[in-house]
Amino acid sequence: MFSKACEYGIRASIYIGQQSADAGRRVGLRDIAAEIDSPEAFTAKVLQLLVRAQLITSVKGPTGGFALTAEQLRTVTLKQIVVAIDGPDMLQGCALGLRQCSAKQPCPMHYQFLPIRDQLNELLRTHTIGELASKVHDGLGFLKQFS
Amino acid sequence: MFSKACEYGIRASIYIGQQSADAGRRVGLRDIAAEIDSPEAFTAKVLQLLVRAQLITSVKGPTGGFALTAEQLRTVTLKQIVVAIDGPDMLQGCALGLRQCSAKQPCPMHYQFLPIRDQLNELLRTHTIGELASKVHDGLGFLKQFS
DNA sequence: AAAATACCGGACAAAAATGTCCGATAATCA
DNA sequence: TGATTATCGGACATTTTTGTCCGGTATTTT
Repeated sequence: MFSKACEYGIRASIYIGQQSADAGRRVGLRDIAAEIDSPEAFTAKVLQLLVRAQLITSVKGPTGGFALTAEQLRTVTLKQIVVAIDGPDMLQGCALGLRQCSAKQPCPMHYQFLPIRDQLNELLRTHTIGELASKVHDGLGFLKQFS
Repeated sequence: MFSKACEYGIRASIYIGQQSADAGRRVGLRDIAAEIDSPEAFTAKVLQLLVRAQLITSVKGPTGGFALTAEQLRTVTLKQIVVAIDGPDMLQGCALGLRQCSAKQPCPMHYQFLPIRDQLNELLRTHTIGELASKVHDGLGFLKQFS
């Protein structure tokens, strides 16, 4: 569905968001990678993308790390994260790979896929990182496997 | 959404199916690649997968080529094509990449994604190649861009 | 039987995605 | 100010995906 980079980016954002909302504390890369079970250096690359897109915040030096501001927690959506990492293709491209698939020249599955894609867009657009973070905080959602 | 290989495989299957249903004629690789706008040699690899999975039929030699039997036209679904090429992951794996995402330990988006994934599965399961081929035959669907 | 045709299968090549390493930069603390 | 900490950014390595090439094999036609 999403790329590995995107999966890491989403899980990391939610974890950072949870720590920001919960205790107002910044979290370091090592911590993040351990908590979401992802490769540290690769996760760093992904987070840099999100920082540049201003979806998360970072501070260098001791006591530094990644965080989400109150506004970011409230306004940044899953969709923004996905688009920043994977680009808009998955959310608008043709399922069968036609370069221009529309009502004018639809692929044979065009009208069947439309409602599903619309729902996916709506889902990503209406869920904020803050909302998902609180779900993790309440033990209603997990970001890695616990045995 | 799907891999390139899968996109080619679906488009090719529908085109082959349309020619089989329409005129009962086999179609060659060159013809297929031209009609669905795909790289010839790579498409050959994908079609070999589908032949081995017995979702399409092939015949060697002059007047040979690819075809779908009447039964294949009636029974082979999009889902079988997708699974044969991309594997089952996209249709069952966790959207956030958790290895074991379930009601026991759901990711924060688990219950939101579930209905969408179910619909996608249902969509792929209930559409046969023959059905899509007839849509192309009737000019209601296209397999490449016409300018 | 020989030649021509078209899929089959393996090896190879290029590009993209994934993942690692390390020096540079910025910030904190002693 | 100097040492330490942690992100930043670029180079590099590995793996997967995508794509190509060519000889082999089966089939048809002459």
